[in-house]
Amino acid sequence: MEKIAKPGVKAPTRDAEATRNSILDAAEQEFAKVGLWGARTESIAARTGVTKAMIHYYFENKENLYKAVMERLIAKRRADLDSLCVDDLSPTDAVSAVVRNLLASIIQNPNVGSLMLLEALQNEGRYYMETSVGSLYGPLIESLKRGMQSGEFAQGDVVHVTANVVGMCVFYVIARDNLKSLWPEGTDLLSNEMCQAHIDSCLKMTLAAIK
Amino acid sequence: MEKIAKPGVKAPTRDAEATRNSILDAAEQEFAKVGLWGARTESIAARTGVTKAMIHYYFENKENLYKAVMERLIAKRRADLDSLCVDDLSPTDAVSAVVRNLLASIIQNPNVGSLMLLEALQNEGRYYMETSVGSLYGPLIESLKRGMQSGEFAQGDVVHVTANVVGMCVFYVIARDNLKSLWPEGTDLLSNEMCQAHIDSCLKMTLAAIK
DNA sequence: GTCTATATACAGATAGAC
DNA sequence: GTCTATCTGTATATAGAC
Repeated sequence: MEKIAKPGVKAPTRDAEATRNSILDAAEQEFAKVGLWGARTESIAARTGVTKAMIHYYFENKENLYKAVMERLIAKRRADLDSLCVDDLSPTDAVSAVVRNLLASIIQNPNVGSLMLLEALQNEGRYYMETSVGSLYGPLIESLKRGMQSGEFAQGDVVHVTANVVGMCVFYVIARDNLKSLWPEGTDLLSNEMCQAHIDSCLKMTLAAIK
Repeated sequence: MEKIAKPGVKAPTRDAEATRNSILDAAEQEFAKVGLWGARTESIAARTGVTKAMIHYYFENKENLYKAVMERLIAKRRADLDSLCVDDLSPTDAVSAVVRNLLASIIQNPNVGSLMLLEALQNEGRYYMETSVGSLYGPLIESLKRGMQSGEFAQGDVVHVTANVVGMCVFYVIARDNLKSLWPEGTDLLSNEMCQAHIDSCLKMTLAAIK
């Protein structure tokens, strides 16, 4: 006879991979909000439905959990970028593609931006560097370089331009709770319409700024 | 006979205003790094040289201290902006002036950017709104509007453009610890030369993007 | 006004039952 | 694999001496 859980109480799943992932998901949320040091394992556990003992069982301690979250995020982002094959595109198309891709990724999961920014603010990029940042900016840098060399883009400091383009794309999403008062009360800055407007604005401004 | 402090031990200053300000300064540093919830009063006290009991004496609790820090910062920023009198300038000059002013302010004290961003991430802008954000973006918004109406600037969504310009200026400073790997090892992103390059890049890109 | 000492609460981490 | 109970350290905040 099958073992039945008490009424109202969720039966333990006993699925290692599922539990591990749900902890990672919950931790991503928590870390994206308050960073490594502000995060509470208790609060992460509460989001998952398992107890905090499980966090130590799977990740040993909070710091390791944080590393795992960062690694998962960065790996996904890099795979995303690789799939673009920007080298096969004209400089203008390549820049557009990278900007679109960055925006899509950060809008679909705003935690990406928050986590990386908190990492810079709180840990001086310690955990970010370990997995080599450069590659996340590489495609944009290379595309801008090509465009400047071919004369398609105006001359300028490639790396500063790169940082500024990323900042333009990212800021709206991560600072949205401060910015929201600039729009009529109740506007959802992450709604489809608002995001589309942001994407349009970023693309237009980026291309105008580099041409 | 004058009372002498024990050798090696600093004599208590007993200057209320000075103590209060030094607590605010230290708190600004700490909050800018880890935000309201990550901050430790002990750590704030350690930076000041007074004990944490003083924090409660002057501000009652950590939350009030945080509010005081935010208010001081925003008041300063607003005064800064008011002194520009952007309405007396042409749209182009006005935008340049605001951008220069924003950059100067955030470079001189990077805590401004960090604090406001952490506020958005961690508190949904709760403590920021209280002191009415809109006025900090007002001058830039109005200048852009004027420029678009006069035909000096291209048409576009004024508020999105505003947010994007601010993001472009701010991101470099607050995310510098992540970005630093894009430059040769050891480069100080807040050095005079690097800041000047950032300012140049922002001004050039902003004006190109809105024209 | 500033300190030391302490009350009280809560966090991260472990032990051991199931 | 998951839970409950608990140990240990540390945080905010208070009390009271100076």
